Amino acid sequence: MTPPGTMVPSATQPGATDLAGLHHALDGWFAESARELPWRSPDCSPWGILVSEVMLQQTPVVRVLPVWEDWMQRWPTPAHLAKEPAGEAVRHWGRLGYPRRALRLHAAAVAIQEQHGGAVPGTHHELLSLPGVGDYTAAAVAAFAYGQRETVVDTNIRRVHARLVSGHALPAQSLTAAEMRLAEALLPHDTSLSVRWNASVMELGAVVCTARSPKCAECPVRASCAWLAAGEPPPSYTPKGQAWHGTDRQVRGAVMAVLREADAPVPREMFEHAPADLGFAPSGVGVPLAALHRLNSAPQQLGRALDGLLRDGLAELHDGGLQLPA
DNA sequence: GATCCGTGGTA
DNA sequence: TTACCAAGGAT
Repeated sequence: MTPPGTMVPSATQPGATDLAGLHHALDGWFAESARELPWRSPDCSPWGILVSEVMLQQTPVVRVLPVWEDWMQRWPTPAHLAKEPAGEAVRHWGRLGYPRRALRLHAAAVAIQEQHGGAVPGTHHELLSLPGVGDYTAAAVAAFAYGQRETVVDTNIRRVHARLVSGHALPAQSLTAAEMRLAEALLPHDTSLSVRWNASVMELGAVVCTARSPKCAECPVRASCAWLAAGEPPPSYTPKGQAWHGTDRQVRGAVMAVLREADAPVPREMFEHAPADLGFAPSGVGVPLAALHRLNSAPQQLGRALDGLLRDGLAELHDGGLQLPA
């Protein structure tokens, strides 16, 4: 067994891996072929970077781009968003998914305004205290917005480390202490290089070292890859899928689609029974309401979904109807 | 630590 | 078509 705290690439692959060489190779690759994303622009504000990181949680870049652009134009600073009702953040979250993120981003904007003088805080500790900001997002914002040396560990970085260094097809099913130690051991000591290293490993995982059918022929560090050297062994477990059809989540999503389109409280009966004349419904909700009814979910399930949304603060009762939070 | 939380593209 | 998967966080 490798003693804790001493796990370095050279201990795993004696003589096979030159850490500085890896740093240089990925740094060059990133400079040459990284995607140009607006939140990577030198003029992107810390607020823009924070918004992008939250939107990118479990959500692909291509779907984040248009919503991020809309948000930045609409709310260029935390103060702009903090002045709005929380429901506006949810409404303009659109179909990004996990709408609680919009709620928390709004709460984060309020906290930034009230507790940080309107400026996104720059330390990992302060960032971590913001709603919706966990260890990954705090590290990412500290690194990418404030240039700090942070151990950034996301799903892409975990997968690259698993393959490149550990020789596994996939990382462990949950983030382990050993993975954090490895990430720390791999992080360049130079602060500026460490920021680019975090970004480049993440980019490699997103574009080349993908979960399914990785493009190893295009990989700038394939010669050092422990997984390739081992003959691409298969994963030691089969990932369990995320159920969707027939779940409460599906019903919640359909209800949220109705609320986003509504310009007035939607009577609760409208969620349970298709009104003979949708003219009685708030304008615009006809299509999402029909989609909800098409699910034909049991009254008990619909009840659970509505209660859950109220409990989570994604919906509120007004005049006997549901609407986005004020 | 396991579970819950949206949505849509892709193999 | 079904199932996997995507820059996680909160409980």
